[in-house]
Amino acid sequence: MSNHEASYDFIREIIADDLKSGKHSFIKTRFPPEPNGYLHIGHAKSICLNFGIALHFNGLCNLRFDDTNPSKEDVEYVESIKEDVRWLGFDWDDREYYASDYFDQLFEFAVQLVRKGKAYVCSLSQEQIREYRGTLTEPGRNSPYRDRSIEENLDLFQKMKAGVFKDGEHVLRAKIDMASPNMNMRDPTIYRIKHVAHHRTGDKWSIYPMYDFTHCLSDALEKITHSICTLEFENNRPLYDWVLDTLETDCHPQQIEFARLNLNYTVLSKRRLIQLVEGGHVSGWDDPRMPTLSGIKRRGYTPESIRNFCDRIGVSKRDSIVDMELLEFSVREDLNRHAPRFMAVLNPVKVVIVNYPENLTEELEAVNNPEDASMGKRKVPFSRELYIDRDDFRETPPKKFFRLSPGREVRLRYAYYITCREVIKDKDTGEIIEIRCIYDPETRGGWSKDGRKVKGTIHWVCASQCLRAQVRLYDRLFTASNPLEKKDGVDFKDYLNPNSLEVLDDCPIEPGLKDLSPGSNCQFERQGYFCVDIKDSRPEYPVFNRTVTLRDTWAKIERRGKK
RNA sequence: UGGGGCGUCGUCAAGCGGUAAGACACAGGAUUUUGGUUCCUGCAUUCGGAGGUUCGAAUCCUCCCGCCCCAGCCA
Repeated sequence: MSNHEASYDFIREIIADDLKSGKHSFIKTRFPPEPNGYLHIGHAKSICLNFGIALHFNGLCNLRFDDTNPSKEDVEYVESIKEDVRWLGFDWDDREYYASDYFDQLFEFAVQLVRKGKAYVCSLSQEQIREYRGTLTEPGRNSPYRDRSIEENLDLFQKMKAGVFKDGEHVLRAKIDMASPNMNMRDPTIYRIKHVAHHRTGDKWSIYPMYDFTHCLSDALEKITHSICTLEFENNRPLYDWVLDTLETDCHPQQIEFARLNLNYTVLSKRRLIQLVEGGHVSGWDDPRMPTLSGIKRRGYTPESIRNFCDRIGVSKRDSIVDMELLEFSVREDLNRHAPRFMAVLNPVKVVIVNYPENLTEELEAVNNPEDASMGKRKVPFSRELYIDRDDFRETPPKKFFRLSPGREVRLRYAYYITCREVIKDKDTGEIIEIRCIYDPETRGGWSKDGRKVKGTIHWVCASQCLRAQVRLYDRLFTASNPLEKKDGVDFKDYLNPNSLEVLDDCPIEPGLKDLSPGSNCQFERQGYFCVDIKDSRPEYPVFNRTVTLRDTWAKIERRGKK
């Protein structure tokens, strides 16, 4: 973008215009989650957008809980939401609001609507209301209660509030147009009776306002300038405007819709995520395979990488499915710069250096992060018996394989050149149980004075000095790129990847790893980025979660060879 | 068959009548004590389709096609 300015997304463009034209001099947005589930990466897009816009234009973004349906909501969710937004790196200061804080004002607004003759108490049953509503192609019919007097409506509505009626006996409806081609305008319900305790207001209310009535007024009360929401609310915008226009509020925010995030190989809807949790397909909302922010965090993703990802995907009105690899690229990019490197062997096979002294242990120097010299160096113990990864040895090496094999010399990272001399196998199973090598004492540190080159460098861990750890290898949760693709009676859960988690126990790891605290990221050299599990890791037996593998060109070459 | 939206590279996405940005992915190559990183190079003669307007169209007009959303006392 050398010649042109970085282009705004269409929302920032609208806002910049509003600022330029003088329509607004101060920008205010809000992030309005309903506390009925955990936040996921899709919400991160909205959070980054709303808070990002406020930051960008020097405005403010409120956090507002849209808690108008007590039967679905819970404080557990509000706590997790606050934690996740903070984790992502955004701050709402003291601007933590709840739609439920506005219940009194909302009630008054509803009374005003009734007084204006723009709302009425309807006593049709739920089924009748549905019948009267008509269909997409046929207009609805007016409710027989549509023309109740203002006095009667007022009286009935007060009684609804007072709790004299049972759930479902009456509702308050906006009086708009039963023939509107927009279903949302066919006298939408704005208040319903619910004898349910609310997580904040307790049993004060027996009626609760509906979303369409609550959201626009909450926005107006908070003096929001731009109310950004997802595409499916586009049909609700006329109603949003109708309520504010009819009530003649002194603030009329502009609702702008953008396309929600979809990611391949996963699902992003609370409804479906809750099925995975309740069905026991994952260990909980924060299972590292979940696209929830708590899951992603536990997986080892950094807030920085999520924010970068959200910048990269852009904002538009097109329904789209973003490639998971873009998310993975974003973490790799961040972790490559920041994660300290260590050596760990996931699938160990023993290597004995036959010409190395029996009882010697050396301390070899290793670089903590080749991308950042300020991260320093560390000592790694080395002795006669080591572990290397089984994948790094082939008895009969395929073409282009330049790791260890009989007669071949490779470099042990930061240590010595070794040459394989003998392979010991289990008599019965034929499994390789030990690889015998000789080392060249002149190559200490991994250099040879004679300039001799080795093709491969492999990682290793000292057998006598290593720690043991559990390593959890995570893979995509679904086998289908779009688990929601419509197919004859196939449920998205049918595409769950049975191999999305592989648990490896007693993996030999470099002793320096014991100092990492829960939640810390690191790289296991040549393998991937890992983090210490926040819940299950113990000093005596650490647990590492694989965040993402390193790019693996060898695997690609090998795969190609097989095809 | 009502209404509201949306169709630009494999995936996102710029483009706002002057001759198709960028990112990821992919493919080559260089450098490398991570087959990592980094660095080069390549990757839409064409913008859902067909017409039209114009000196000039992805951008304007017309028609057509495809996809998404709406019939909760959910949000």
